[in-house]
Amino acid sequence: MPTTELYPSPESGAAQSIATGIYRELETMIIEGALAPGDRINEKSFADQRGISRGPIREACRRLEEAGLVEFKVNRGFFVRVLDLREVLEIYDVRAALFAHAGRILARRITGDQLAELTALHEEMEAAVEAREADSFYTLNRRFHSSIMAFTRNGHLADIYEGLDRELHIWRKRALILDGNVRASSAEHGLILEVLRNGNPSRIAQVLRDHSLAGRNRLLRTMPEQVAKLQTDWDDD
Amino acid sequence: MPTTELYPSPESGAAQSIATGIYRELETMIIEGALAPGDRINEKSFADQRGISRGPIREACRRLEEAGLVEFKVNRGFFVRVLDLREVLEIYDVRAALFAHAGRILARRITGDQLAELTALHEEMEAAVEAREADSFYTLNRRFHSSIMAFTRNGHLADIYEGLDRELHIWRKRALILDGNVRASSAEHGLILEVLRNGNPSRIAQVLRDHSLAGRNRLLRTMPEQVAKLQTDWDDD
DNA sequence: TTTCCAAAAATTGTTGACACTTAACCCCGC
DNA sequence: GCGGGGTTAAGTGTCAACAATTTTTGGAAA
Repeated sequence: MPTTELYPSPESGAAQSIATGIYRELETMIIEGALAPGDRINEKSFADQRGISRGPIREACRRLEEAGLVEFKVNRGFFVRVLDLREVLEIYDVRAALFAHAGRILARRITGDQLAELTALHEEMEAAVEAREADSFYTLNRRFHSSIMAFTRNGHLADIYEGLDRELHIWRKRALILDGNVRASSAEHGLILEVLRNGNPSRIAQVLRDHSLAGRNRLLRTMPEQVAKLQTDWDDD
Repeated sequence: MPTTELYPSPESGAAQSIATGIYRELETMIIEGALAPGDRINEKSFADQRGISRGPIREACRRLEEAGLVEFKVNRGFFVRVLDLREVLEIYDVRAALFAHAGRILARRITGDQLAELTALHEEMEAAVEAREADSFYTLNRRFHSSIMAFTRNGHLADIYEGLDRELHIWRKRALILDGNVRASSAEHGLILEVLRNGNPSRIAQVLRDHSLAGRNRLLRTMPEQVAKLQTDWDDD
């Protein structure tokens, strides 16, 4: 074991600033729920716990601020962002459009290997459904989606989708925890694979879009009270 | 006049951290071209010039990093991001999809007032075209686009679109500077208004998408040499 | 001249300190 | 008990200093 290092040593491979590490740590804590929406990120205690100063922590928080995971209030600090239902619907809406767009790209770009990869993931998910392993399904599901986005070979598209997913993370987990929901979601994946093999662009786009919106609707059904409170005119088209 | 203040005084209205101000300043400098792609942001001289310390500057740069306007290299600092043509095409692709999506939303949501607002902007742009005021056209054009996105009432959609626009800014300005380009662009705006009044969702989406891609193609024509260098398989659908 | 290398200068990475603001506490009068 | 109001504690905002790294410089050798 190396002696305590002031900076990450060149040979240790890391070669990154503390801020980057803290960024990842905070991101994970927010996504995993260790930090709940509304929580303040206490710079001082966070720094003291890790034996570092507040500078890098503030830098990490600024990045999270721009990513929309954290909110900054002058003289009060950084708070884990609270998403109201209205914003959740907004995000799902954009997300569905991007997923559909990915479908149109994939219609003329997806390879046999990629289809095989998705099929394998789908089979693992089916197994997870049968075994009632919701967490495992959730992880595989993320990989399924992010693989699809990666196959578009449009890094910006994939990044933006990933960013939206990250903002939704806590809520989506809640929606997928119900057994009936994972079952329905998995069935939709089967349909996605089917149309991807077929190759009709508009049909693929439609199926991917429907899958996104179905996910949104599954989430909404877990929270009828918030939905009732929302008197806007969103609908499915 | 207040004496020199260590912090922005509460009554001065600003009530924001220095980092936020620097963020805006750097953003503007990058967009306006005062900082060119590849330039390093010299923390020390930037801080000294403004009589502040490097902390807030680094915080601002971290936000710009997450926004994709700046790139961070360990021990070397922050550099204005260099977009290669490949990335420009990626961004245009996503941007067009989002613009089309906005069109589908507006098909059932746009109001008479909003149409009037867009029409007014269009007329100003037509005047700018005749007067050969490229800069003025460029500004109005941005307002035209961002108004359309704002009318969707989806803040995330508008923000993401804005972010992509910001990344493209320098390149787009280059494309629009040519007289023929502003003329074509303005004509397309006329068509957009026409279909928005009509209200057919798919048609609107298609026209908005075409306008985005036409802008992309206008840009490509200003740089035939880079296009030739790019041996990938992007096309128009 | 060109290339290489070491010393110097410039710049980044991080810290600890202090000014300032907000939040918590406690005591008092009711 | 239970609101005010002032005092204390906690936490943020910024800075200046120093360690570590990168870049520049200025020769010396080929």
